[in-house]
Amino acid sequence: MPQTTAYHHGDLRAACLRAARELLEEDGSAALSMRAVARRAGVSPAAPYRHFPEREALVSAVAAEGYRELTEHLAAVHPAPAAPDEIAAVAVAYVRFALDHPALFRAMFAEPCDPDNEERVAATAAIAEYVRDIARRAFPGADPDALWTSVWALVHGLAFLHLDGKFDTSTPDAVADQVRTAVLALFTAAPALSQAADTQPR
Amino acid sequence: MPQTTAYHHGDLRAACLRAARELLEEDGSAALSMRAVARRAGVSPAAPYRHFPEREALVSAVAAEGYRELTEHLAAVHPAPAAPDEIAAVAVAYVRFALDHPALFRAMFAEPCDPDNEERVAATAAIAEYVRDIARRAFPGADPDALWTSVWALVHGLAFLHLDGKFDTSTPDAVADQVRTAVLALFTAAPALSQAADTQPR
DNA sequence: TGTACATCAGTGAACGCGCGTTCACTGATGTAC
DNA sequence: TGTACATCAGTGAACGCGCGTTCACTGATGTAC
Repeated sequence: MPQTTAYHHGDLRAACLRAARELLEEDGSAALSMRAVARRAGVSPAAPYRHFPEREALVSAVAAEGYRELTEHLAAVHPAPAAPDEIAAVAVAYVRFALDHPALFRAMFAEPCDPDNEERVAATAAIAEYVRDIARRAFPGADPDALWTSVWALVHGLAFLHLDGKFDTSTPDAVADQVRTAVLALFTAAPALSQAADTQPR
Repeated sequence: MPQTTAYHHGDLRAACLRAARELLEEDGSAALSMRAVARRAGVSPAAPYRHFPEREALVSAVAAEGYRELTEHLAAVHPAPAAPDEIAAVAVAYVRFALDHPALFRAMFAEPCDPDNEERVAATAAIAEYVRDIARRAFPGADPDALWTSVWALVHGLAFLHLDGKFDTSTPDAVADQVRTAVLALFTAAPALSQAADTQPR
């Protein structure tokens, strides 16, 4: 869009989100201010307020975008994983996403998500649904809630602990092996898991 | 220490840490500023600089304290857990700690930990050692690294997802059941896990 | 097709604020003699 | 035991800064006639 005039930006909302993402990647969440976003978008400090009524709205929008991208990223690896190997591959992609976009990933999970932000709620619901679907296919007939949460928690924990430097992240293969091993292990436990869920006192 | 004089505080370092913890619990990490800590400790803005050369040092000290408390909290449940039930109980305590001290827990894992801070490094090493010990006892003869990481990741992920409101946290029992079920499942998979670790390409 | 005007997306100056940190200082403490 | 003095832990004023947000405004856009 080179014919964009000087005055009307054309797509400032998208430009703000892009700027916010860059700031996040470059300097972490502390750098994500309305003014910095405006500066980077080449616009006056007040301009972003046309598109985001307050700072939190910007942050929520960034987080929602992150959730959508994560969902796409996982679905690109396999749209409907069912076999253990397929699910392990998706798990690896989840951790990979966290390591490739550390500040974004942290921002997504940093604060209790604002339940008033529809966009954000929708984006998190979408990824939860994708994960739940995996569990339904992987453990048919079992109580899905007891299972998908374990799988997600394991993967999410692996992502965070890698991010926090607790595990070896020197090579992609080291990360992938670690994640695959852990996830496959949980899978061999599936029968016991559903049994445990059944016998769990309600 | 009621005879503390007005001028010399007596134990300002501890008072700062206490104030920081309170601010964290009350208003989250954004509220944790040097000035706010000084105010709450009833002291001039510059006083805390006697004990913490910069803000990050305070934050690191708080995080280190959090790690130590978490370690104590787990050890109090069971100093040397080995049986699956015992380990599950420790896992429940881990998640409980996160839910009882949400802002502290987040602060502990929010930033890549400053490797220059000896106190913090020591505190994280201590908890890692405790977790690794559990794995050694629980899976004797297996490659401990492949196993303890899975257990820790699962528990850590459960903690974070509960904290982020992804799971039901309405009653302590709901949380405990969820955690116990997931952890016990991973345990029934232990033989497969060590097998996977053995056959993993080096 | 051309003009009037409402609407929209920006500008830029300004507000008040709390922050991290420094500085010269002062009051309390404890040690040497 | 009493005094001199070095050291330590505070004070309080000040610095410069970047922030979120508001406001009256202006330039561009697009629609009605």
